[in-house]
Amino acid sequence: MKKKNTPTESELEILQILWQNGSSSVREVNDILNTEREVGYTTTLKIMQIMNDKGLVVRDTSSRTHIYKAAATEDDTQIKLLVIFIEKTYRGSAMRMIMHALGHQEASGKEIEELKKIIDQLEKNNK
Amino acid sequence: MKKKNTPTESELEILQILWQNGSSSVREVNDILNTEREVGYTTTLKIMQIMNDKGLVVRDTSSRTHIYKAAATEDDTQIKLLVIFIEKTYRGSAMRMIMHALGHQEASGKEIEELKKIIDQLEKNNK
DNA sequence: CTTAATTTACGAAATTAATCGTATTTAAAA
DNA sequence: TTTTAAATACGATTAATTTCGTAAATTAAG
Repeated sequence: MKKKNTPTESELEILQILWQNGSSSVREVNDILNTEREVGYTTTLKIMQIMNDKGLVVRDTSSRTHIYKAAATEDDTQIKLLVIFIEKTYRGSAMRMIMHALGHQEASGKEIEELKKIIDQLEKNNK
Repeated sequence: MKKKNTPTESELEILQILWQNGSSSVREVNDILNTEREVGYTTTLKIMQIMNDKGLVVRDTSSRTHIYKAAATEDDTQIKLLVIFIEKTYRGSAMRMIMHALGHQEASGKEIEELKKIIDQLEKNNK
């Protein structure tokens, strides 16, 4: 049986807070959310409980204030969502998506170096 | 006043059929959808009517069978969705997303040449 | 002209996500 | 110990999307 571990939009927002802040209570997450927009405490609580049911977060319930942390890394989650996005929006063509992204992108010298390195690597795999 | 012309998932699926098949009737779109999965005719009709209301498609109603076509190009739509995706999933960091995509990608010699060309261009803009 | 087939229009049910109110529990403070 | 404050649990509401049933309109066939 497979679980469809993909976060919804507000779940992703909460995951990002957990990745940036480390393990946090509902109160802490809700406070950070409220620096951007108004969200009720119980709304945040409810979403985090659902995320726990889905396995998107794990929580420590040993003390009264439960502490939540993201179950997967940001990288892994981003890659999972990226694959889905490419499938749906680019009909599976990652290269086409990459071209679009590069075409609309400024890049620093350092970033360009890194890109060149990755492309060299691709070239080697291709030969 | 700006309209938030971003297609939902099933709307995008229909747009892709219109981009690939050119202007089509509801019947034609529904037949193609049904090669993949079962969808009722009125379901497809309803979504296409909503798409018309949103301005995602334009239609010719001069004959009994209305003919629909996509209002925007596939490229423009993909780029619009890509920008939103990068913002939400990569907190605005397109480069990070590109690195992920390249890292999980095979590329043909031709594609690699194209990538190099784009990167040379980026380098020039950067100097 | 009448019937049958196909299409559009309309509205409502079903689903999923997001929101929050209220009740209950827990632990610290008085 | 009693009260108060803060947290969790639970259920209900709202909103957006997807789904489809039924009715009305249009065209083609008999």
